Amino acid sequence: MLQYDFEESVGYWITITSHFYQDALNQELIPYGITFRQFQVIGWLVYEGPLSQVELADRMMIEPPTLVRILDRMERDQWIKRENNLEDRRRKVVKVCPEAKTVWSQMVACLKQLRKKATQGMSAEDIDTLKSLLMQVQKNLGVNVSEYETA
Amino acid sequence: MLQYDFEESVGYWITITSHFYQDALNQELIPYGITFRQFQVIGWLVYEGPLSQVELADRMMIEPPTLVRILDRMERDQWIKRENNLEDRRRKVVKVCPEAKTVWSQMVACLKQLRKKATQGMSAEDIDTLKSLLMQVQKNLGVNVSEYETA
DNA sequence: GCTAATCATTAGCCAGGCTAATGATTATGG
DNA sequence: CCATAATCATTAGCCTGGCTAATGATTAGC
Repeated sequence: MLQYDFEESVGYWITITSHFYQDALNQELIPYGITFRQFQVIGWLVYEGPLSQVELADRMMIEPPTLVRILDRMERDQWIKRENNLEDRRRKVVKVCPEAKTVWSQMVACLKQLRKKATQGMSAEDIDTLKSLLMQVQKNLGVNVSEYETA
Repeated sequence: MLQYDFEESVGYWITITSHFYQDALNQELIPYGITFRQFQVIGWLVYEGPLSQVELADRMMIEPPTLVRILDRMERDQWIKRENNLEDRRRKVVKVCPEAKTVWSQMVACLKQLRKKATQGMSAEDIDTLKSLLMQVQKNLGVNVSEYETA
């Protein structure tokens, strides 16, 4: 009764696999002296261009006060800078420092290498299948189970 | 050159999905006033029986000093107790408190519910496929890519 | 029996997560 | 047009969890 069959749980597989992936990614990031969250900040800014802090916090799915200190550390280490927005003086716009962009492209190369490693021996169909199954799980978790049960 | 196609990366899908799963699980755990790590401790102890701290740290893939404080908090909250091992007086054996077991079985029920929710609309084959693909990724990440490339 | 390894712990550091409250600014409704 | 409400970044204050290095007690092994 007490026992829970972890090894038969999707959650368990996903969690463990993600853990492995995180560890591998962190290993790649260590040489750059950057954390996963900092990496994410740069990624979003490169991807979407300069953003305000609320916008960035929203995309990272964290609270603004949490972001503040992440950005403090990144500003200290010259990865990003905060600029006052002239139209709306409450806002600050976060931008990636030019030097960070060079490092970013190196990190992208590492990422692609890691992705290649992770999907070794898998066909394009396998990868597609994996993606769609994970998407399904994500979608399932986003909705309320009761809505499904009554349907 | 700078852009990285996140939306085409296995790592991204796995990370995000795991994040959703973690959030959902944490929501379930909040009513019990328990964190994910604490949940894991109880899980391992229920699963394997009493363990020493090195053994437990090993299974949780964290360093012993990290575990010490997790256990401190759990002992404070009456989830576990540490008992001296008479055969080897350096060791302490970690045991789940009897009252925690009741709560554990409730949490197991929540977990199963969550699993059901996560796999809504998926066939047994789908789930099997997902498992084996994730296992493949795990295996790939555990080995060195160069070993594969030369093969 | 002495040295080396092992176990739990402490000290001291850091990242990252939250809520509540604050000050500055902008939006809005009357 | 002005007062009130909302918004944005920040601070304060708290917590969990991660690490390494060092310590003290004990056991293992030569």
